[in-house]
Amino acid sequence: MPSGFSSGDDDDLIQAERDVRARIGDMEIDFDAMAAVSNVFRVANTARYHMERTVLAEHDLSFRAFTVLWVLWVWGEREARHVAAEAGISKGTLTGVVSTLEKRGLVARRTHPIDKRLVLVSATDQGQRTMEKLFPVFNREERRLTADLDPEQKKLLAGSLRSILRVLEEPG
Amino acid sequence: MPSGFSSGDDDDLIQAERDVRARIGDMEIDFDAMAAVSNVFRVANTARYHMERTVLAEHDLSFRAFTVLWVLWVWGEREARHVAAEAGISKGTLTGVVSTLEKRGLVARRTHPIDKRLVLVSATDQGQRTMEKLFPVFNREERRLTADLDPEQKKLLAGSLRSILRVLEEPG
DNA sequence: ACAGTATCGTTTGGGTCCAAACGTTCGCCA
DNA sequence: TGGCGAACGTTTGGACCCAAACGATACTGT
Repeated sequence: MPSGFSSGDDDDLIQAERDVRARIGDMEIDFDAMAAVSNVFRVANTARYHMERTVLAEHDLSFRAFTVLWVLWVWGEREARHVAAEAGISKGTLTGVVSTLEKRGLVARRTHPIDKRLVLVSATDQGQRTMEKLFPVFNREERRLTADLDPEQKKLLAGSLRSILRVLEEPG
Repeated sequence: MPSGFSSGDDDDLIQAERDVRARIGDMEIDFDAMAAVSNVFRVANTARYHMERTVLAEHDLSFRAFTVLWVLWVWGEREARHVAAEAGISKGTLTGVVSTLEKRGLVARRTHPIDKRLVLVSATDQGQRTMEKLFPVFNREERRLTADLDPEQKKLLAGSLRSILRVLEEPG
């Protein structure tokens, strides 16, 4: 904790949360859920911007392009629809991202030898070399961002987020 | 925990993490940091999409438009640069979002009466009524997404995310 | 006073993102 | 076997997103 304030109950409420309580104190609001979810959005937004401006800028990669290349690096050649699902983007968006990466020689496209509706996407040698250099740097930055959390806290953070993912992935 | 598996050390590793360990096991990687940060991205991405398709679609609002309207609803009339900062977007992006909301009669723009470089943005009565109806529904969905976490876990989640935000907001 | 500098919101150009429409290819079944 | 529905990737249209350039306004120092 950087500041020297006492550690009472509401002390780590950010000002925004106090203002919201003042504005809508009479509504039935789950402030714990609000703080948790809105902080997820805020961290993701800020961290994505940060990564794009630091480690990804050195390789001139957008965050999405990095994500797609990472998927291909870890899992090898895959059908386009699966790449889109694992990267968390629509198939239409994937078309553009793959085209960009293809122009730069980092990924390759080919039609499935049997089912010609399918497209197989893979990382080229150059793409793999890029990730072998880039991913450790990216992870070093992930470690720096979470430096104030001990390993147990990081596991709890990841686990709580997974429990939200489970709800999001429920059918219906 | 929904499944009945034993609770050994690696049990809540998702398959992706196992595959990454297999792929890059020889690198010096902080897997706890990787799981935590990448889950932040994944939850934010999925939850944003979910919110846009459910509670926000009923009011035909994009996630960003909702965020900007929320800021104005909570804090009242504000200078455009502050709205952009609090919504986590650039001032150029804010111009477009405010223009969209203005066309729909949810926010209003006016020049600062003294400093004519500044623009003051505020929620209209209609914008405030919209948020008074929408925000409780939005929060009910936030509560549903975090239903598997008890209040203490939600507080810990929010706190861990705030500690990442502190690092991100460090100068340099 | 007034020229130079700084700051504001807007505009522009290029990239990302989605849903929906489209053409191609496959599988099913009469 | 041949037509029909389903599934695939691509294209299109519109919203979002940023950096950089721009014009208007305010401040500063001489």
